[in-house]
Amino acid sequence: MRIGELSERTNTPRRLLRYYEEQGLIAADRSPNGYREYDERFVDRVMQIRGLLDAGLPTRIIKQILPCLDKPRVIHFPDATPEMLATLRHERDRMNARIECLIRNRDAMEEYLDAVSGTLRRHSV
Amino acid sequence: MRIGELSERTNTPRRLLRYYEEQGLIAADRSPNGYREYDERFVDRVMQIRGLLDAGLPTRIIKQILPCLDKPRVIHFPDATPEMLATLRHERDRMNARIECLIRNRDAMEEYLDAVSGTLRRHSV
DNA sequence: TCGAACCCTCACATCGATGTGAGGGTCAAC
DNA sequence: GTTGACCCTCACATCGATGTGAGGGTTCGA
Repeated sequence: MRIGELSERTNTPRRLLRYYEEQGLIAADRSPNGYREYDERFVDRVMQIRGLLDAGLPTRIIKQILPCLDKPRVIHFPDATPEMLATLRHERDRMNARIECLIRNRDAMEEYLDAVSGTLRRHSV
Repeated sequence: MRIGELSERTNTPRRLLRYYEEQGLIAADRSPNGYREYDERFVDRVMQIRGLLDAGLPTRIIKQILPCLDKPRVIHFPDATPEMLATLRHERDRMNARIECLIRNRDAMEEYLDAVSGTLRRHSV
């Protein structure tokens, strides 16, 4: 598929798809005429990237961890340098901190929503 | 305490503490001489703000949800308008999406780290 | 063959979160 | 009463993610 379709299917402006490519997050083939050519796998890939960006990770980090998240990842074992593993562990820890923070605050919001709806019910009955 | 101490204890540049105040996330008292004056509760508050910012929430949203997260929150019931509750639910959903995305990717990283360390062990034995 | 709907590459603009520093007050200790 | 370590308020700079559009090629159907 070309960039327009990928853009629609991932709900992502073309501008950003080109930007992600420029940042090295995705690598599209080119048709003879120069158009970018994508296959199905890019749909998930782009959504994953967007999710991570939305969760606060910068493209620089996403670029580093993306290769480890591919499904048949056995192929990538050899290129695991010690520094890279350290980075990976460090980012995992940061993600855990983020997750904990989000869960704590989500639970507090939930609690608040529950309390308010309880109050409303009590008031309206 | 004054801004310098809060800055050290939260590991946050003074500049940002002033910025958070400007954005309406915290409201410091002022000493007669104009210095900002903080009490203990600001330490947690600032760390919570930083966590949420790091997790990808903009100050505008943080400002909206912070009041609901205070501990003796009973006081805040009356100001819960329907639009505000809708916003809150919407943000909770977004946070859930973020959490799921982070957990998925963290698990994949963990899996990769496990696999690599397993390989190394196998290779080194 | 013309126009619509794609695509391309720049390049400049915006926006939010930060960095940095100038210019200037407060206050305690020496 | 001067010095050093605080604090203040601007205000401009930077950085990453994104918006927008100019200028121009490709493809395809009317």
